[in-house]
Amino acid sequence: MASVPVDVDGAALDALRQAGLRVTNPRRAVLAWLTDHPHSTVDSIGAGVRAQLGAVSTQALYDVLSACTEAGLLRRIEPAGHPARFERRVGDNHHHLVCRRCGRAEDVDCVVGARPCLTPSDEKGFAIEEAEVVFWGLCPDCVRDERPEHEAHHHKEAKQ
Amino acid sequence: MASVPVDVDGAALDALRQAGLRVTNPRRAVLAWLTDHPHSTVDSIGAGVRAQLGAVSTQALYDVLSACTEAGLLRRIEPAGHPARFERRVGDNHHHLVCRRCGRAEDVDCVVGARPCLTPSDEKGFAIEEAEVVFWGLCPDCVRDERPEHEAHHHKEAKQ
DNA sequence: TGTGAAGGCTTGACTCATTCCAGAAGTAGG
DNA sequence: CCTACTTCTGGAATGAGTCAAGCCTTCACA
Repeated sequence: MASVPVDVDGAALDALRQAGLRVTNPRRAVLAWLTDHPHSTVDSIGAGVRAQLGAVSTQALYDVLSACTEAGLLRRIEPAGHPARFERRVGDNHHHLVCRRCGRAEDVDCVVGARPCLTPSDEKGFAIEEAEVVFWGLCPDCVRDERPEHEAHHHKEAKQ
Repeated sequence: MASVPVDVDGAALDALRQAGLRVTNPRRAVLAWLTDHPHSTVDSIGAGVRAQLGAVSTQALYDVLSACTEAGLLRRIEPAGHPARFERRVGDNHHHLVCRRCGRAEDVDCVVGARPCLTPSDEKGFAIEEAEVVFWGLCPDCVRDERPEHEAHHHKEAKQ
């Protein structure tokens, strides 16, 4: 199945090649999926990719994601208590809104100006590379479900 | 063993009682340990506590830590890719310096003013509760080990 | 257009931090 | 001193991610 190669933007293909990575169907499909569905978890990326390609091993997904992350094609975000999410928006250091309950993430542009938008007062000898900002809260859907009346059914973790 | 009760500050005892939690030796010992060793992992807290009290089950540690965290006596920090760490400094929203390599954490005072020291430009319908800032980098020890000459032996995760 | 070797994929076992479980024993505090 | 709350033993399960060995594909070069 899926003899037709996955359609993904040329920029992605060039970036793969420039990084010395081969252009394979799993890689094309992962990048294509993340173009349309930023902040996806490995699970939902897997679902999306398999819908196009048929069987793809979980290991392959992890391999693709970590190769692309190391090559700077993807950014991985790891909200505490939730599985990792990936996005193609790299290079600018934007931040994220994350839902405590379901893990859903949204982009937020940098709050205080440009690139290293924050600097600690005392670095304690650390060689600092990056300031990560996460705004924790509840997403609109989970706010609605927080009403105490029917607290029985919690939400399942939103996967994509 | 350990018939002598653990010595911990009165504030901790009061806080326990106010939260409706009983004052037990494991709880005292965990709080005492965290007073002297902020940002400890469960493992290192266990080691410290057991040195004073003798045997304490891992389960009890997790119970104590989650009860105290829920009661607002402790704050849990979960740096991506590292086991959780706990600290007694709660209520002010200070931030953390975290070592990418070994997970060591240090406090950083709030960078841009007071309490909700940051506000996103667009909240996308989220009910935001907190802004978390993490400065990622390498701690002094791990900076030293980064020299490419002898890259064979990585560090073990620093537990306390 | 063919080919081979590096690089990528598959399979399946495995780690690690954490949670859950359930009954029994212990103890803090009214 | 009673009882509800804690902790213990210890086992089992979870979810997310990693490791390892062998097969398959991509692509540079002929």
